[in-house]
Amino acid sequence: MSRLTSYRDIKKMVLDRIQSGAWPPGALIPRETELATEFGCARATINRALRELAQAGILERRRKAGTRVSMTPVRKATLDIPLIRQEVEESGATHRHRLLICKMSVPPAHIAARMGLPLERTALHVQTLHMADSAPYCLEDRWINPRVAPEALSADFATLSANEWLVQNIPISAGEIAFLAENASAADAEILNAAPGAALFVVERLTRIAQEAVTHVRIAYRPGYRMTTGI
Amino acid sequence: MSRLTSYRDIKKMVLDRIQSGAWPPGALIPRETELATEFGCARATINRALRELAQAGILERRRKAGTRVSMTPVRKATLDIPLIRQEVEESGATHRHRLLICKMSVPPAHIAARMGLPLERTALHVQTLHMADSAPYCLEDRWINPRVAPEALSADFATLSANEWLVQNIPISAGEIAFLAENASAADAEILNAAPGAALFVVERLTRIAQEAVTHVRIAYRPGYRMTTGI
DNA sequence: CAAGATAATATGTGCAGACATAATAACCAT
DNA sequence: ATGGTTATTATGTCTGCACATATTATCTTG
Repeated sequence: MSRLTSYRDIKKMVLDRIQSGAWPPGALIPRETELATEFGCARATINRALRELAQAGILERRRKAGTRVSMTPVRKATLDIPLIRQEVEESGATHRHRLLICKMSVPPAHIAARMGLPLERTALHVQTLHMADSAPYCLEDRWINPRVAPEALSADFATLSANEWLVQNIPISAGEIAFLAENASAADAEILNAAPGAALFVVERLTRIAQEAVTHVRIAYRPGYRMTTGI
Repeated sequence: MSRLTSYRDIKKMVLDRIQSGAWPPGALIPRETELATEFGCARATINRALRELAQAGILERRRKAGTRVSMTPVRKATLDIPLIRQEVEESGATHRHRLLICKMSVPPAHIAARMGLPLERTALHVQTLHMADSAPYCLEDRWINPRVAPEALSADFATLSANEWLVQNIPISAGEIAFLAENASAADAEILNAAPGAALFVVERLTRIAQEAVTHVRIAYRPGYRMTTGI
């Protein structure tokens, strides 16, 4: 007989009470010690279950005030940002990429500003077209701060994609990510084999290491792309 | 003197070793018992720290095999899906909404299919324009399964938005969410005061309660909208 | 009655120990 | 060598306990 009261079971049972309406949004639920008695387990087990539900945005907890069901339950979605290679290969297609640009040049002002680079300062510009089988999949347009990643200048992005190279050569860091929609420019359209003006799903990512921008990347997906996740 | 070895401190120190390059991507890190000895704390504390880092996608753990630094570190982004009212008000603007449509009708085939409704079966159609101050902010197009939420038929969506009503009246549930880009249709453009064909950022959400679809909502944001988060 | 001090309390976190489980490594028989 | 069995081991999780911390509730005092 397996253990009856894992924290997973507690999570399920609590979720069930919420979904059944027994504990409606806003309701205060019993305290940890009471639940521990009721379910016949340690308080630590209850704590872990409730903590994870709180992390998921389903519960809200405050010391002394207790735990209540969130009024705005569907609040957090966790997106996986896969390597493009993986994403393509998981769809069953073959991933290839073509290096379109790889040279030092002066980034557009808005990108320089976002990266905190002085105007007119050159950076490494790498543009890569990713393909699923023989169809364009997405266009990766990347600027790399040469001060932070000087080794990148001599890397061979034709064999290993810039993204994969960075992941393997630059330590983990913080940053911001944005999702937006843009009309395809003439150049985008040509490269992605799309109609000019087509709505493209765009992901922009700025990566920093200790305050300093390492790389700014804009990935524009082919028309029709959907980024999905469960909630 | 405060406690020196909280699980937060462990997380920081581990992260630091990763970011400093001491533990590069792919590296196997010491086992929990060793780290516990080194940091002078209980294994449970190490476990919690490493577990949370693994949840964040920074570490990968497998029984017996040990813990290693992820090869693909920036993998998960947690998006907050705020209530539109909150989102607008946090930007400093005043939120208003206008009920454009609220009646039973037959949903388009692709939506009926996604909701698992029989063809030609009517559902409650609610279309709401959300505004920040006096500018259009986003267009919410929602279909509600009357079998699951019959009370919705008599709700007054003019005062409380459909989203807020549902959150407060339907128990928490599972579902899927998708992010995509679409060219504005003539109708979209007119309502959102955008150019026809403008690229719109669209969020589609399907909410289920025990397998059965409750509601399908498509939210099309005004041109220029960016959904952002840290990573 | 109001403002500030004090007590009460629910969650937050740490520890030591135990057993469970998955996956590798070692071993053995063929 | 090879395939299957067994031992080993790192993480996964639970328990029971203790103390920390943030709030709320209460009590005191002017």
